[in-house]
Amino acid sequence: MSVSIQDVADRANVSISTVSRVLNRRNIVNEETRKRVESAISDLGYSPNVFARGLMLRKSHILGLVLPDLHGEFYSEVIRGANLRARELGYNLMISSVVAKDDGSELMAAVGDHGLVDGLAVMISEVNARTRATLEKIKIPLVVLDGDVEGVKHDSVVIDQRTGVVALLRHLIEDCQARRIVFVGGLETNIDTIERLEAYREVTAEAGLEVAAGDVYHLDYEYDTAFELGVKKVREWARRRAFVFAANDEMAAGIIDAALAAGLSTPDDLPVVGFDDTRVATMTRPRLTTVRVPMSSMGAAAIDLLCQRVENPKRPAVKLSLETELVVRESCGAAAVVTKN
Amino acid sequence: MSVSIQDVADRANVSISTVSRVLNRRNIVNEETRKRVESAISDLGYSPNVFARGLMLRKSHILGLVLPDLHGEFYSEVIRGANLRARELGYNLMISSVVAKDDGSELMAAVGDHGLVDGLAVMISEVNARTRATLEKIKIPLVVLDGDVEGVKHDSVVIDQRTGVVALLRHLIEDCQARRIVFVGGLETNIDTIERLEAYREVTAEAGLEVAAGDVYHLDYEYDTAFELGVKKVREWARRRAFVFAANDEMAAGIIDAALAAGLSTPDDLPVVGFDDTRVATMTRPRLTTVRVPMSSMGAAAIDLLCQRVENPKRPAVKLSLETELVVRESCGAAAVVTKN
DNA sequence: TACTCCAGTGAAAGCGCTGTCAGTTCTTGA
DNA sequence: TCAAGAACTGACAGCGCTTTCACTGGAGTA
Repeated sequence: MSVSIQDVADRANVSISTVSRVLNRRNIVNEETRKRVESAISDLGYSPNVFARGLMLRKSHILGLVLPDLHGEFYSEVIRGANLRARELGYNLMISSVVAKDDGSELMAAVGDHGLVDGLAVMISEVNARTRATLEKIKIPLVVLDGDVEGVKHDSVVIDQRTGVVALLRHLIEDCQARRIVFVGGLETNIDTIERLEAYREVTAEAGLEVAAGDVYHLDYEYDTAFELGVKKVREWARRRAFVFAANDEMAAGIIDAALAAGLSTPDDLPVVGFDDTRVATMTRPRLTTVRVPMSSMGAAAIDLLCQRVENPKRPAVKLSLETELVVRESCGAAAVVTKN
Repeated sequence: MSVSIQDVADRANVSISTVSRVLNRRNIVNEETRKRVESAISDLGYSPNVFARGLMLRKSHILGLVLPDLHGEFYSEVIRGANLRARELGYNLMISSVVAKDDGSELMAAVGDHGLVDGLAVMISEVNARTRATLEKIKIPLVVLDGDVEGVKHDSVVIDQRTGVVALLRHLIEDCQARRIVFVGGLETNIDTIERLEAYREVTAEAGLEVAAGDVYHLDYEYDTAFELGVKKVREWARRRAFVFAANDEMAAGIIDAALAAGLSTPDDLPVVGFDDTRVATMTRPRLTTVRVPMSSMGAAAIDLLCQRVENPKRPAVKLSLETELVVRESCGAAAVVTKN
């Protein structure tokens, strides 16, 4: 079938041990012998069988990346960053998504189990008992993206959302004279929403802003639902001179459009800001003031940590925090820093 | 270390052969024995070692997907479709991108070589001598996405762009009274651009429309460059009552914005249509009339073909053509079919 | 000269699995 | 009662590789 180490050995008149040695650059092989072997290898176009190698070495050089959903720019950028870095480091990337409403155990197992991958980077949007249980079973190097799972040993890469939210809201309060800020987030169980909401409460409290009972909404990060909510609420919000802080750009876009549909304009009647700085942030008119989240860096960082851990399993657990950046455009009403489209 | 087939055999008081048999559901194993083995398996949490298995079977159950670039919604949707289908079929998906200006040989080899993957789905935006040479070396099942490489045996999944372009342009000509249509495409070597341009020439010729020498532009599929071109050209186009057919939505958006910046409005002064029906198509104002390309279906179809070929290598080569769909919104000036945002 | 040492090499033992082949019972029919 | 299957099961030979261990011959040492 394919050319094996034995074929190379035969052609170079050495034993397979020697071929293996030149392959692994371990013990010193005689200069001359090595050259003979190397030319045999290239003549035959030989490359070692991954399975045989994996069987011996217990290493596949494959890293797994599990995402909650492959939809949207956010995930696609994470994949992109991860893929690039993995390749730089000589690893292959295996990707898997966890279907939204599945608890993910099975799929996680599909990638993480049976020793195929050397390490696993997992992004979980919602930590519940079942996901925790699944993660606990993983015995290979694990990096958790954008979250932290208690009781499970792992490295993690998080986004410093707090700082981003703080910068964003301070900008609204200090530079745009916001006196009331409405929060439109994702599901209450969503990890990002939780963090962003928490920071929102801190900042508003600290600044002495009133947050009425109805000022916090939980949607699903989609344009459509935000638009629908907007249709019902924009007039009221505008009347109360509220600013809208949407927990992602899609929802911010939905609300801007709802305002427009109601004959209101952003930012004059209803300033709106988003989060993530995805493609839509520059597609809305006015363009969104938002917080840039280093999506692809996140993927890359996860792979970095994973490799380090794979190659040095005893390194203590690391938690890497990635900085965000406030991007001021026009939707907040005070364009200070205008970035290029 | 990990639990092996031997451990299961010991615990169930059988030989490893029997365990292997129950695993592979081949020869009939005694009912009672089978149960004993099965409970031993679940007690021990055993799952067969992929490497050992791959070594014997010459099958990894891993499929490779190579894309020209992981950027953008188009690719991310392809990945999504492929991933979902692969999982449904019990395969794992390994992803790799080919860095834009690299010839791709190395990366393609990285995934396709050394027998790691059972099959390879490749999307190449530009077929040149080097990529062809690389593809010729691939001896495993191969599916080419959105293209066809002569002299290489492979299945392929293509998008029926011609029909899409025809429907789109006919709509402009017949329903919107277009008498002049400007074409803004990607690079001249880009495979999609070539096809779309060809169809464009056919339709305009057939309808007796004049295509001036300067009416065909080659950009790079990006918003920015289209915007720049638009800044220079929109007035002239508007004066000549031209319609703009941009070969993707991003460029269409760039041109609409350029028109707006020049004080012109779409569709009144300058109708613009796009292609792909990505997220931006509904973010522009007016929203884009465009052609929906079944991106995730493309990924799924590729995986389908790949599996079929992996499981039945002698099946004759197949070329699957995916239908596109005209989506009429407002940017063309004649909203007939208005789809939901 | 006899000894140790060492660089360089080969033989062979697995890694965990599948698949072939050869038993070993247990039926069954004559 | 016995041959001939049928129904199961186990022993074992690899798959292609790494790695240990043993061996060789020549250099260094006493």
